[in-house]
Order: sequence, then C-alpha cells, then structure tokens
Amino acid sequence: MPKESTPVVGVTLDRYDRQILDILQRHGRINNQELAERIGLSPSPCLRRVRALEDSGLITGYRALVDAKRLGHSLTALLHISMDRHTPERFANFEAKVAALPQVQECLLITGQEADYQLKVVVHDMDDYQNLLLNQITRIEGVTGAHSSFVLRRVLEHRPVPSYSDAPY
Amino acid sequence: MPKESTPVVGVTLDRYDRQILDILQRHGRINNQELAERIGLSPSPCLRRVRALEDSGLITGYRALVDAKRLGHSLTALLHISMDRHTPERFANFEAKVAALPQVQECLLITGQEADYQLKVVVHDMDDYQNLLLNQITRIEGVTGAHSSFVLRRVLEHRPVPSYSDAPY
DNA sequence: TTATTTTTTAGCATATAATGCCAATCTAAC
DNA sequence: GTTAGATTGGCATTATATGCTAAAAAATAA
Repeated sequence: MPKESTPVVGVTLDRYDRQILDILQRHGRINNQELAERIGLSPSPCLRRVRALEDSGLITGYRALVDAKRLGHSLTALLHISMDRHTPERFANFEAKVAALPQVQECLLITGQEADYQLKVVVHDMDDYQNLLLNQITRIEGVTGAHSSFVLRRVLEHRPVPSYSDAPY
Repeated sequence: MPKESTPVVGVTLDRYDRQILDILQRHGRINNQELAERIGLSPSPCLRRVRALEDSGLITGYRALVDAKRLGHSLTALLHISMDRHTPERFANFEAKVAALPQVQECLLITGQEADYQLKVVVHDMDDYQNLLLNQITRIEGVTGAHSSFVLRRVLEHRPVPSYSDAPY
C-alpha cells in the first residue's frame, strides 16, 4: 500500500485515483489520453484505473449538464413536503408518485420538524408551478403540507465531492 | 423549421436534439456511435448535433458522479443561511467565502423569510459538520442564522431536465 | 540491507471511434 | 412542381481506446 493511499470503505485510493476522480467530476467527457497526460500517467494504466473506479461503484455514472433556462424552464423551486404519517407505505407511495413527475430533479428525505422531503423542481413558469403543486404534489396521499422557496440564482452547482486529501486529517 | 421543432430562447430543437439531450443527461460518456444508433441517425450528423448543442451553450458540461459515502463523506446536510443585510457586498463576500469550502456542493440564493441561501454540504461525520458550521460558515460576515437539515436518504438525484415535449403544450 | 514476490507501469499492435468531406436526399417556400 | 437551402449517409482519414507483454517499481520477507 503506497504511503499516500487513503483507506476508505472497501476502496483504497492513491493520488492518481484522486486526481482522476477530481478531473472526471469537472470534465466528465475528457478523453483518456488527455486525462492520462493531466495526471502524469500513460494512457493504458490511466484507463485501467478509470475502469476500476467505475467497476468498484465509486464512479456511479456520467451526466451531461444542460441549461434548464434555455430549455424553457425558467423557474426552479425547492419544495418542502410534510407527511401525515411516517410509515414505509406512505413514503414508498409518495416516492413513486414523485418519481413519475419529470419536473422533479431531486427528492431528498430529510430530518426536521418542518418537512420530511425536499424536492427540487424545474418548471416553465409560475402557472406551471401552481399546477404541479396543486394538481399533482399536494394530491399525493399523506401530504399534509408544502412550503415553497424559489431559486433566485444558482451560485454554485455540481461541485466535485472533496477528495479525502481535502479533509484535514 | 421542421414541424416537430421546439422554439425556445435562441434555440430550436427537433426530436433528434431532444433525444440527444435526454440520453446524454443519463449517459454522459456514451460514445457517438451508440448515441447515433439510439436516436436513429448515422454517426456524423449525430456528432454534428452534439457539437452544436455544446457550442450553443445548451449543454454546459459533463460530470462524473461519485459515491460520496464511499469516499468517506457519510453525512450530507442542507444548510439554510440568513443574512443581516441584503447588500451586493454582503452577498458577494458570502459567496466567495463559501466557494472556497470544498465541502459545499451547492449554493443557491433563494426566496423566503427563513433563509437567503441554501447550501448543500458533504462531510465525513457530525464532528466535521459542527466544525464547518461553527468555525467556517457562521463566522462569515453578515451571517445571522443557520438552520440544518440532514439528508436521510437520496430518493432521486441528477435527473434529466424535461424536454419541452414532456410539458403539456 | 538484500533477495524475492507482487503489483503496476510503459510501449506497442490492434480494434474501435471520431472527424471532415462530398454527393445524394430531404424539407420548406415559392 | 420547382428551386434554394439545409441535413443526411457513407467513406477516407485521423485519433483514440483496448489488450498484451516485458520492464520497472513497490512491497514483503529474510
């Protein structure tokens, strides 16, 4: 085990792996040759490491980012949802209904007395939002409350998860 | 303009473009040949369209997704921050300070009386969180309040932005 | 420290994919 | 229908990914 390696849950990363993760989180479609150059390895071991990170499940996928506003979705909202009862059935049903709504970008189960879920939704305009909220979301069984915040500006988004080396231990 | 096209702010998309956007948002590293097959075009026009979507700014980038938990970040929190004054200087300073913290995955300026910003942060454990909150974030000039929610489970994440055709108009 | 084992690498050959070009096809307007 | 413009498919070329092997590096044991 190299001295610079980082033992984590089932994975051991050295500085090459950390660099790969960092670069791919910023430039997900970089080709293997340039990635290899940037981390200071030749292409073949570099590719082997990328494949290993994918196979290990540490890299879970790749996504293109699109400009939602330019696609016509000018409104992004955070929706905090409260449920009446905290039973697995209630939750499972809610989650299935929400998963069927393409406007829902994200759904997190969270702690807190004010809400059980936070949804992030994108819609065309306020009319669409009202329709989504009143006709879709609040009609899901068990939903007792909904509180909306609107995103005025996206200051930071899609930032890389820190490598362990960023942490102060 | 083809009959199936979708006029948006400065962009006109037909079904091929919409399919490309949808597929690349799910499989950001798919190769051009397979992408071309899936949308029913030959590779060369397919690639030309992808480049056009990138050049137009509709596709803003690509990201690898990593499993934060397996990287040692077992705690994800949503942090709602209130500011004393809503001046550009206050905001700019806060945003710069927050951008320097690698644990901050996302920072959104939002509406609402309870908070001005929502941060999404990932940390190793509750000790780290406490340290981040008390020693870093609440010490930023102008921060008057912070309220934390913790993410219990990620139900949905990184979903594709709906193509316009998903909308009911 | 030195010898031995194990792991990882670089380089090359081969397979696969991306890119640029052009004739043919399709679309939209007249 | 006819024409003008845009888009496509196929091909040649260039670039990249992948698999293999010998060499190098790292880890382990003596």
